[in-house]
Amino acid sequence: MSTAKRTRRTKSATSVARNAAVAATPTPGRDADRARADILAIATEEFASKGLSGARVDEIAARTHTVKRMIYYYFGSKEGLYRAVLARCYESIRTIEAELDIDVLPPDEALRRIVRATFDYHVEHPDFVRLVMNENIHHAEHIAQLPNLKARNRTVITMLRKVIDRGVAAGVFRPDLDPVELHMSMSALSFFPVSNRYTFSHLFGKDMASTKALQVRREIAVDTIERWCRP
Amino acid sequence: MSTAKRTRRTKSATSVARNAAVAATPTPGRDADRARADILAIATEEFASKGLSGARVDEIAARTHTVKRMIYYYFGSKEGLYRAVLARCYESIRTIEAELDIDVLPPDEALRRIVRATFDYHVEHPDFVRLVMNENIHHAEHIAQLPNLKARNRTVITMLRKVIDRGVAAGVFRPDLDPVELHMSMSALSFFPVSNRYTFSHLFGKDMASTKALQVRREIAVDTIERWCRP
Amino acid sequence: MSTAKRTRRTKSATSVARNAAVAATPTPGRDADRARADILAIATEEFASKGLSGARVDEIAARTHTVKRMIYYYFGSKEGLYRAVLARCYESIRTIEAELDIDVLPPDEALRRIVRATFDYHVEHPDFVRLVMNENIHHAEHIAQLPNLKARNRTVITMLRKVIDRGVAAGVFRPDLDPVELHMSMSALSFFPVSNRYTFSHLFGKDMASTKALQVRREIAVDTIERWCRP
Amino acid sequence: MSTAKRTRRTKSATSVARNAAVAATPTPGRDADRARADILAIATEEFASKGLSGARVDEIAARTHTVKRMIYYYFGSKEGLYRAVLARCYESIRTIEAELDIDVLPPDEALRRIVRATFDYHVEHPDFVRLVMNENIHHAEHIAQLPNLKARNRTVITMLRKVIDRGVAAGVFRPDLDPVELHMSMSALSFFPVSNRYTFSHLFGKDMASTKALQVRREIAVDTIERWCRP
DNA sequence: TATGAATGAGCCTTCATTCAT
DNA sequence: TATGAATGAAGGCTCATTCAT
Repeated sequence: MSTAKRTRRTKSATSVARNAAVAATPTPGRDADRARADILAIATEEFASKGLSGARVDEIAARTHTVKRMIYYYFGSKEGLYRAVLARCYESIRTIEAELDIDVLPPDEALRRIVRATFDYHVEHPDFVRLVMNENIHHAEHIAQLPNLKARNRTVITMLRKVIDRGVAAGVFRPDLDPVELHMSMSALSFFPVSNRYTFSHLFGKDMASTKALQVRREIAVDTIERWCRP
Repeated sequence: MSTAKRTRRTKSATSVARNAAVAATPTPGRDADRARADILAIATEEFASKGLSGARVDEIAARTHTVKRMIYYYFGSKEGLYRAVLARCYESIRTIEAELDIDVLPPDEALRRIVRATFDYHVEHPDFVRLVMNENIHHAEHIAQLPNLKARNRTVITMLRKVIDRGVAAGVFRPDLDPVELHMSMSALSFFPVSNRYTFSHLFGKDMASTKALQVRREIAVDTIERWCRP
Repeated sequence: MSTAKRTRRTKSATSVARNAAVAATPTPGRDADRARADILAIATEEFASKGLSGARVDEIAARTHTVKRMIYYYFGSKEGLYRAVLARCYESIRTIEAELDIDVLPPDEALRRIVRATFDYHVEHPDFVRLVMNENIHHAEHIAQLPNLKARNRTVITMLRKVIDRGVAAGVFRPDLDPVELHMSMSALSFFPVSNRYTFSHLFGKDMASTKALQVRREIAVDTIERWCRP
Repeated sequence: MSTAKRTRRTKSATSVARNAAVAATPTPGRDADRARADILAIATEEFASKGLSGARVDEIAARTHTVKRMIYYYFGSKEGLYRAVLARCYESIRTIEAELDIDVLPPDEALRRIVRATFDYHVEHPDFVRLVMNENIHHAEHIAQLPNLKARNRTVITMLRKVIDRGVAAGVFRPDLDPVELHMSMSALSFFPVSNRYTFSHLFGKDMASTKALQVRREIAVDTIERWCRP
């Protein structure tokens, strides 16, 4: 209700802005790209907070600067939109991991940086966490339809493999570490504080979203992984 | 009276079957309890595998031995049913923790037993895991309406507190351990392999549901927690 | 996203091919005529097999060598296209009747030839039959908008009139024959085996589309008309 | 437009009538049967005059005394409703044929009665004719899903077989008559004047729906079949 | 206590068509 | 002449829930 009203106001205001924009930038395609990005951003929020079946196409459209019909024009269906949202999210996490530039660091320090980055990404992208939860509820049937995803995710394993090897050679890590298991432990410790934030906070009376709590948790994650890797 | 008569007319075949059943189980209410339990079991599966908005009242009813109307009769609404499912699930996990009987064990062994039990519970109750995921997607708004839950969950913290104290006294644990953080680490390492089973299996080409993979993960969890607690 | 871009690229590839085609046929307008004919052919099939409202502009366009927009460019609207299809169909049947060259035959033989030609035309043009069915479902509102059609159809009556007159003069036909009624009987016996092919085949377990069945039917039509015309 | 207004008026008038009826007849089920029959009658008209895809569920509902939702409650889908309409139509024609009571008549007179009844049925049930046309446009895919239809239609063939046999024995029919072909000829001559009424009337300037025209046609049908059967 | 019948509200999707170049 | 992008309007259908007994 208040949403509806706000939306309507937003809409008319935007129409004006839009026309102005059109007059200013006659290039076609720009507008389309912006519309697509707009829809994707809103849809990410909606799907993250309500799930695939809980989210409403009408509501996504209402919060957008376009109309509902455009969602179908650009993404084909509600599921198509959901898949696009998913693809965009997974893309960004792996991109960030690739930019860590850890080859120049000593292995133990490299490992700490990776854990911190992993933890931070999850904390800073709760929508991503929720979408992944959703995907698991749906047995990952939608990410299975996204191409290139598997290859992209292999790179993080390769990166960990290299760090492990360097650490073992330097005598700071024990020799029997599996990079996939390592990745899983790191992910578990990073994912859970965000994914289970609400239930945990409620049940144990501790605000998991507070900066303080997250900082503590972050260092626990680093410490936990580090101790596990030591010889 | 007259109501009963009209009803019987409509439902003649079923009435006969029903009366026979009543004759077999003389206790009144038994039938009702069984119907409630039947609905709850089916609903748990449906909500776990499809989420709150993804599950369909019609489908739950269809898989039940009663009719849809009964769901509203017993549980008031779809959300009421969902809350009942949630309550039943949380009840069982804390009950099990209470039965661990760890006070007789030395602290390090007690800790290992707790980790293993926590891990096993999650693996054996994937529906519970999925329901908790769902609750977090919905900001835990439904468990917030369940009474007695918070008190119940405090017991696990008390238990951990005791084990930690014993371990510190014995010199096998470091002195700065927080039982809530410990519980969170244990939970994270137990929850993730089940909650993210599908996406992780897909992305890293490893069947997370296999007995072998779970055994390995279980021991990693134990090892990880143990190393983290050591001085 | 990548899809959209790829599509665009694919399209431009086609544009090149298209321009090449244009270069091969220097006459301007030829291309347009071919495009029109292409659209008409596909549209005939679609309207015939799905009816006016059942056919989809998108689908017609997809099966065409042009794009959807061209249908509107050439025919104005879906109905305009439908009318064009209808006009083309009616044109051809009357043309054929005009080429029968029956004046040189004795009247009874002429009649047989006409019946056979009528029957054959229906069998060979099931799309025409279906379009006429469709028109009747729509109360012939679309052929009513086509000019020249009535005049054209009068010629077949004139032809029958002449044959009847010759037959009556020769004493082989009875004197009270009405050419319009004769045409209707011929049409009915020719139309039905095609128009009701599917329901009749299904209900009476007889494949009405088989060559054998049609040959038998054809001779029954000839025989039936002939017996009806005899004194 | 005028439709909308009439509908609305009808609705409110009926609401009153309905409530009164409910108060007077508490028996449940009666109302439901009436609602079903109401929907079927309106749907028959709509499907007959617009085809399966041309008819609108909203419009059918608007002309009904119930609401759109009921159509789905009773018939499952638009196609389910269409099939129900089809089933009801086919049922009635075969029922009528069964009541002709022709065994007591001499074969030639029996045949005439059958032809007249067939012709009359088509004239009196133009909706049936249009629905059959529609079914043929859709390749009879819907009647194929109706059970019992084929068996029912076999009876008319049996009836014709008996008449033919009696006629041949009496020397009034020729010996090589096939009852299925006979049925087809009868059907063709009865179906066409109704099915092609609009196109034929338009093209040949003759009102095919006039009582006079139909009477003439009816006797032509009788005469044509009779002449075809004679030795 | 128990239940078959009914339903208002709203959901996802599609269609023919036009805009703008 | 030709066309890719955009869209208003409606269409079929489903959902959780209540009515009436």
